[in-house]
Amino acid sequence: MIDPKLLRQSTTDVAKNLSRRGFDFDVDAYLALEERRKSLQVNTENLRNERNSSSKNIGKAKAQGEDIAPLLAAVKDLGDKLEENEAALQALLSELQAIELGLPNLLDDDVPDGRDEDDNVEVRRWGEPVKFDFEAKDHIEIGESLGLLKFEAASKISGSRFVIMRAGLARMQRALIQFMLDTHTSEHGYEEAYVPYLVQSQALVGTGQLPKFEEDLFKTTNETPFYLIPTAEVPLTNLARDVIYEADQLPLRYTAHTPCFRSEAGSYGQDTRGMIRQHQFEKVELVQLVAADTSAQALEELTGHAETILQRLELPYRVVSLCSGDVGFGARKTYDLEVWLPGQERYREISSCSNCGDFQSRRMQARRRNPDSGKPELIHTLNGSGVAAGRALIAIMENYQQADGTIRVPAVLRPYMGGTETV
RNA sequence: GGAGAGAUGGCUGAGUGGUCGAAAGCGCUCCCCUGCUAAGGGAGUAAGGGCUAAUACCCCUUCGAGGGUUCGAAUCCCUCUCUCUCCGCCA
Repeated sequence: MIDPKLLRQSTTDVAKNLSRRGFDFDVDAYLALEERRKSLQVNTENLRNERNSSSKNIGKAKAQGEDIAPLLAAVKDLGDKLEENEAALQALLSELQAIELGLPNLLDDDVPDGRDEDDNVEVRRWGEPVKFDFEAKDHIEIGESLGLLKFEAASKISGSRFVIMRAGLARMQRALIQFMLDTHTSEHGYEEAYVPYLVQSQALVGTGQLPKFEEDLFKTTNETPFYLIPTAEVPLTNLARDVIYEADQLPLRYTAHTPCFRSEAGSYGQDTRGMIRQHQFEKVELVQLVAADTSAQALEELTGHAETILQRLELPYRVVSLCSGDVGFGARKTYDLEVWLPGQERYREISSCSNCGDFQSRRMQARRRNPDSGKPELIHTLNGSGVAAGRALIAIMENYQQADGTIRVPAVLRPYMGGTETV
């Protein structure tokens, strides 16, 4: 959520920033509502004040044994009037809040302008795409010919966008997850967490998936429904909900491995074949909770932590800074890590690292106590994939494929696979 | 699933219709005293929101959540959630 005060006082500046995303904010409609809100709220609070002081007087009079009948008569109409005002105010506030919850985050100044992913700006590259002395296959062909990827079997059970992995490949995914968690906890200062995969709506409102992107989520049919997490960012970031941290408790760094569930509504026809885009995939997530003035630096570090994984796996990748039209709803700046896929001969997203500023913490009331003023202030939240295990597995299959159709095991994963060198 | 108890400020814990945003204690901050330490004295110490140039006044809201009764609710009524104890069941 954007600071309501800023929205009120600098509405056109906010609108201008949002327009960089291609987001059209109806300034006039908002200002009209806001004007009504102001007078109605002031009015209502005055009425409440009147009611409160009258009631106190009645109390005093009664205590002194005076006749309170005339006092009661004087406040007779107040109640109805107040009730009417409160109802109108409530309606107006909900309307405003709905608007505010639907506004994306303000962009950082150094986010490049652009419409869509074609305008993203490459920041740096690491590694050289491998040259094979045979025709490179994609992960589907490799996996199916080895009998390690079972798409049809999965679709019999669960439909499209699911996969079953077998034997060495299933084990390699587990090794990959172990390797990533170990690296982040022992070298990058993250604390490992085990978190719920089912969450309630307020957690998703906190991180920004709700109310706007409900159609992207899986939802249970309980009376108070659960949602399957689309990323561990949701439970990890919500650890800070309603917390006021002492200054010396920050920064906090959390990592978790979880499955992620996405309905992929609206992506029909995209990546329908293979394991790129699934309803369920494994990911190791990184989340940081930091003081406001350190988040820009933290984003660079967090991105580096994800990069370390790809470097150790010796997978060529590039880092792109997402352009204004491609930065996600809750982020003010995002770096994507794109890994080289020989089967597609292009770079594909494998990690997305974002600084959300105070956007999420305002929704969650996640704060720290300012050591100088003693006052609570919103913290900044960051998240990034460190990295998506399913896609990392694809990258390994395609980059480590051999002429005979088998896959070499990256050196750093071998200790996690009992020394196995090939699958 | 059955039976019972509970939810109040950073913590402990009073408070069954009015002057209670809330006693007291602890903790914390500042000041005083004491040549260190210990002890003692005094003051302060919730969050959100509105108004505002303001982190100044003033006002509103908040005693697990949501409804209700009332001029007035931490206190009375209803619903829900969570925690604890015992029994059953289970990983």
